[in-house]
Amino acid sequence: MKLSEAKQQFISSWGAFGTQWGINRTMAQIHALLLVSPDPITQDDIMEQLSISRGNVNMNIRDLISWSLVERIILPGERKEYFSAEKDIWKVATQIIKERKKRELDPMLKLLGQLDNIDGDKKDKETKQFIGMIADIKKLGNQADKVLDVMIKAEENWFTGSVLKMFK
Amino acid sequence: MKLSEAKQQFISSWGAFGTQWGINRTMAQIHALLLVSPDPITQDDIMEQLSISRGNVNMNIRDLISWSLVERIILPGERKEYFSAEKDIWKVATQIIKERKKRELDPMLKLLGQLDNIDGDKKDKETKQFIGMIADIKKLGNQADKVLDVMIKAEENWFTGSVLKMFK
DNA sequence: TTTTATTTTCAATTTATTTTGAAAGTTCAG
DNA sequence: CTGAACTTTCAAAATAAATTGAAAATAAAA
Repeated sequence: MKLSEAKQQFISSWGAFGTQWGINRTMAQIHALLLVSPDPITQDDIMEQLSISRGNVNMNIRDLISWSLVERIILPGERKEYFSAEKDIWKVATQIIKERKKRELDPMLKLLGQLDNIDGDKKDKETKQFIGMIADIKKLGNQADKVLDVMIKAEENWFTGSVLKMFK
Repeated sequence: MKLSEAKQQFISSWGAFGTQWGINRTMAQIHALLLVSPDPITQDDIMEQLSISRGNVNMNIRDLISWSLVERIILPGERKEYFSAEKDIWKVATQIIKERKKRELDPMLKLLGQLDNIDGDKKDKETKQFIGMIADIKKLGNQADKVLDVMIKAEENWFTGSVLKMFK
């Protein structure tokens, strides 16, 4: 398989996977392109390689930067901005976990905390079911929160090394 | 807070969280409604409570069943079908992990396996970067696969009990 | 079998999301 | 300053996804 072909395949599939995870297809594609680009590249490079508009590139790059997955690079003596992705895939995974936790899990736990206090007959079947379900989801969420925290703090070799043995 | 109010809040927020995870809002809402309904309910109940069409309910229920999160229940002597959600939230989480693994992680690993074999100069910077990145992502994916398998096979008390200590 | 209740399907519509592109904004060399 | 190079913004257009609703299919009752 030729490199250009493989790259193309990787970028377009990465975009498709992204959408399944609630991530904008183009954002995932830009990220994929940056992951396989050894050197920083410009907005124009991205526009050309993915055949998308300048505005689109700009917005999605901004988004990737807000996830700390991509950084803006100013080369001395160059007018244009360059962009480069974090290449350590463990750091990428960690960063995504951290962000999704903050953006999704935390708000969810906050919501559940607000649904605690139900007026009325605690012996009523519907009420009991509701209170129990909220409590269960909260417990699950809190445990997930703790596990993810440990994963984030763990050393890079978490996924590649010894931690798996703990599960066995 | 009144029960009806809390339920409404839960259902609508659950829908919003779902969309962030690439899940159809209505599907998430139907699931939430079923989670807090102690007894099985009909398509008409769902239509009414969520103000959505019959076709919409039917399609999303079918989808929830394909995830094994909801089951169809035929009550003896009743013409209508009833639906009920798995209430054990650990089983729900396990089932979702299992399905997403099958639907997303497995295909991703398959793709990466196909991008292995690149023609041409292995010393070329672009080629080296590409091969290395694919290998790294594959390694991460495989480790995630194993960890998730252990989680799925673990007892229900994984999240609620002792497993967390292993991380400390 | 025929009728009636219920479920399923899917083309058309509506709604939501993404993308474009040109204008406005910014930065910096001269 | 001035103007060219480059970046950002955002309303409008294009695309994608979800929803409707009524017709077709199915299943049970009469």
